[in-house]
Amino acid sequence: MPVELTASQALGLWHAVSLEQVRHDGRDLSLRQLAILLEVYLVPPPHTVRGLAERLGVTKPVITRALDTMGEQGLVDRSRDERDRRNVLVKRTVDGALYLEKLGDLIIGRGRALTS
Amino acid sequence: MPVELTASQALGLWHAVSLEQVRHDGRDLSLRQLAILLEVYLVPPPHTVRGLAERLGVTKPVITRALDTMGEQGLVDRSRDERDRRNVLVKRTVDGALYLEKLGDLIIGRGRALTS
DNA sequence: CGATGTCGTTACGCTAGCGTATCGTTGCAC
DNA sequence: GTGCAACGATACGCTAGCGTAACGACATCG
Repeated sequence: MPVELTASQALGLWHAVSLEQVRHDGRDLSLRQLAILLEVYLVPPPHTVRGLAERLGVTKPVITRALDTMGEQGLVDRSRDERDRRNVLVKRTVDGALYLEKLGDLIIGRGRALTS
Repeated sequence: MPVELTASQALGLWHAVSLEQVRHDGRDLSLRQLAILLEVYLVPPPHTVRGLAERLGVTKPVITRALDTMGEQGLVDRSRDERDRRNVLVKRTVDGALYLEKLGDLIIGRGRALTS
């Protein structure tokens, strides 16, 4: 089942998902935060602050701040790398996995609704 | 060509697009701002502050502030409704259309790349 | 050892955005 | 006209996030 989108369908999908997310997500994650979250959960570990900063093309304090916020919300976890104690490893959480699972369901649902 | 996504593909698409957007968009629109922009461009006019607020489930000052910012960036325009001068009509701009066109292309491109 | 470099974090001043409450303007019904 | 409702914008105090520059902790290499 190929992912073939017209320009109109692509924007329509983004529209529907964004709208639903704004309406029903109290968290209101920024695009940067969401990108970090997806990176951590979809790309094999390890994930470091430095690595994430390079990947997103932002500075390190941006990552630290985002991890502060998302850590308080239980979406990610941080722990020292015992092999090199300068590093901090960003780890997944149950709540984070649940959050992205719901987002995935939302995208699929809205994508299906586009063709009906 | 149906829009059929697996859960993994859906999140992968969101991941790729978010990443690209964070890396190459100096604007860094919030999810709310993007939702407003898509609403204005994909739903037939007229668009009022009140209407957008109800549609997104947020308060009116949220919309006013978002329109301030996006107005400065040339993504949307505001003008008084001459038929009922209490209303403000949110209008599209060339720059805004261009911005969403590029976003659409990005989504399509990343969607296609998912299946290759 | 000490010197140097690399981590992630923090400090600083600043801007943007938030919610609540209120404001001035405009429409409308009486 | 006068009262009242609806519209969008503004004021207020506050939080979150920003970029730049520094910091302490740790590793590495001579």
